[in-house]
Amino acid sequence: MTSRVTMSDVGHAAGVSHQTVSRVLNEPHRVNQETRDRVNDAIKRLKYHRSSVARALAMNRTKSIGLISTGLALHSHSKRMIAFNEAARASGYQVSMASLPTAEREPMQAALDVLMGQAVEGIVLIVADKRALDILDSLELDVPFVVADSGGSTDKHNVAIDQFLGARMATAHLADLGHERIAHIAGPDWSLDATERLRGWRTELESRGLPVSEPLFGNWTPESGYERGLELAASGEFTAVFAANDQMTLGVLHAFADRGMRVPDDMSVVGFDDIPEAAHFIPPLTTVRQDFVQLGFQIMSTLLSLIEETDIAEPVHTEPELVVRKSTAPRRP
Amino acid sequence: MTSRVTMSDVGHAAGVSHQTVSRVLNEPHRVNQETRDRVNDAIKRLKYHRSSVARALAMNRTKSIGLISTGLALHSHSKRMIAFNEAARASGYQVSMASLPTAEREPMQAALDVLMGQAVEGIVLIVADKRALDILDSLELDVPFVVADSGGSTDKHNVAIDQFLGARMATAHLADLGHERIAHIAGPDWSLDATERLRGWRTELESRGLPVSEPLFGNWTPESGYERGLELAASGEFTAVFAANDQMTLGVLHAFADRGMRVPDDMSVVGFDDIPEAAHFIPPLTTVRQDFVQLGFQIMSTLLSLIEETDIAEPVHTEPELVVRKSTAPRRP
DNA sequence: AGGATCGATGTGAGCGCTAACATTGGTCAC
DNA sequence: GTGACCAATGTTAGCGCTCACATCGATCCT
Repeated sequence: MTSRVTMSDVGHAAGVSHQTVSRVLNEPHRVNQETRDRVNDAIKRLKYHRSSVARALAMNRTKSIGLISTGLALHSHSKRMIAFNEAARASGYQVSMASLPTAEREPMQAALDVLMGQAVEGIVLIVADKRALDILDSLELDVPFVVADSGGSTDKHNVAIDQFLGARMATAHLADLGHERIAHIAGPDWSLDATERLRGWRTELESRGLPVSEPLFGNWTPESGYERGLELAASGEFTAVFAANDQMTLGVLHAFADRGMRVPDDMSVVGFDDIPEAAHFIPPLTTVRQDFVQLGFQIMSTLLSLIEETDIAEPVHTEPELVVRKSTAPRRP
Repeated sequence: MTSRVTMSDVGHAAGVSHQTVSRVLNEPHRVNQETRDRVNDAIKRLKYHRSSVARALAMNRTKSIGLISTGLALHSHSKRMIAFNEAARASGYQVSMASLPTAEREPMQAALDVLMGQAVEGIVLIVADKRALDILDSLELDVPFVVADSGGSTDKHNVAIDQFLGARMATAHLADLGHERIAHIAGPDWSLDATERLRGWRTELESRGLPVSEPLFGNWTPESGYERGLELAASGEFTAVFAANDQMTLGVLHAFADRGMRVPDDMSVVGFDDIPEAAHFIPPLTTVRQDFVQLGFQIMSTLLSLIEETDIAEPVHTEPELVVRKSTAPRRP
């Protein structure tokens, strides 16, 4: 390990003081052009990298934010994470990440402690788990945090794509095609997203006076979708189904294929997420697309306004988009 | 923001020096039981949190490692990332992450600069792009780094699941079923993983004296798989196909379905990755599974041995596993 | 008894940076 | 010409911690 090149070293090499080097880095306009060039040259020559650790200590600012997430296997989670990460980088923030297997209290607590020790300036939670919010509540952290989830709770800052609306759009699409018995395969009940999607489905049906059946619950996995799909096929009660994510929908499609049901002829199917695979399901899936890139930037800007106390950010909800493919068709008479 | 509670504050409250507080935290056994209790009490009372920033500056150790990745949309990449993240956390390391859209020089350079400034103790690259390695080479970073990729280059530390072997297994499976004309849909040519898988397919065919056709190239997406699938269906030359990842394979399946080809009756298909969806493709996909969790730990332990210079770590290759489902069948006479 | 040893604690310096103030030399106005 | 001013740079003091060393009794050995 070569010992670190410091500002003084650079200053020495350029024949100036360390403070001038600091100025070149922080407020270049306050330094003479010629000096600046000399310093920049020395920086390059010595391969100087400013220590952001020392900087953080001196300024009491780390320009880093903590990210806690669970269930990254979920397409929507990993998308959110990636999008946020890029947004943060674009804003000059560094993200320190903790991916946990589950939203248990202990690991969350521990992760948060580490992050706080790192003096992150904000925390983003990509954890679609109601429990996580309770834990967060009880922790009284004193940095701003944003929950990247469709929220029920209004006392927190959350940024999300409007899951409720998306679910209504999906359900409306089926209803518009003439379907009246529309089943729903929901996500796990601890998931906020799942709750919102369920609510959207129910609300849309009610607003049209269509019968609301008991929803079936899955756990986001294709397996659970397959099982619920078999049940659905057996019941024979429905002509359409809206499943709360594309992975479960794949399982549903599989189950229907196994039972000899044709989609969309015998049954219309809508998913949620528009994962890259969805366009190539058999048949290609009608689903609800979310713009995660935009979401990432919104999370970041909300967090920024919180950190800089410019403004109390309002909950932001962007609109999802229905992508119609081949898994839905008008109800046969 | 309340001003920070420091070690001296705690020391003062407990009637000892700041150094004793430090000792209580770092080497408790060297402090008198009674004093220790008093200090711990004060810590609790004042809600003291040690500043890991100051600590890092004093010790010149951050216990953090940088992660650079691109193409996180790819299942295998995001899996590697998650697995590594959890492994790092288990080893008491914090991971600072930079997810880039592409492996261009500029952004890579920038990300690396930031990471180096953060004084990370190591770098992990989850970038399956040959170009990335060249860039890395030209950068001469002076912290250890590990490339989480099947490597060609022996001068770098890389940890990977043996893609070559996996591809051979997939191909051998098809050959064992009696197939002789076995096509390959490869990943993009800049991808190391793709190159290894292609090599595995070719090697296996050659070792059995089977004809090696010109491989088709996709870009990992279902769309590209669909297109190559249509070409394959049109050619009518093959009875089996091995595609370099499951997403492309889904497209292939879709194309075959569109052309009225039945899998596995008319054509056997094998994928690679075993994404969660694979078990519910229609038909359920025979594919090659990789144990990413183990991989994550291996990356971490390789990195650790590099950081601590305990040992020059050998390239590690773990074995993948063939998962036989319903997309492959014996060749019909 | 005198020094060697040891456990328990304190002291001071320094990690690499920034912030605040000090210094220098030139320009301008009267 | 003298003071006021300003732009460009230097000097000094921390930020909160750890490390190396100093101190100080008490214990032990010969």
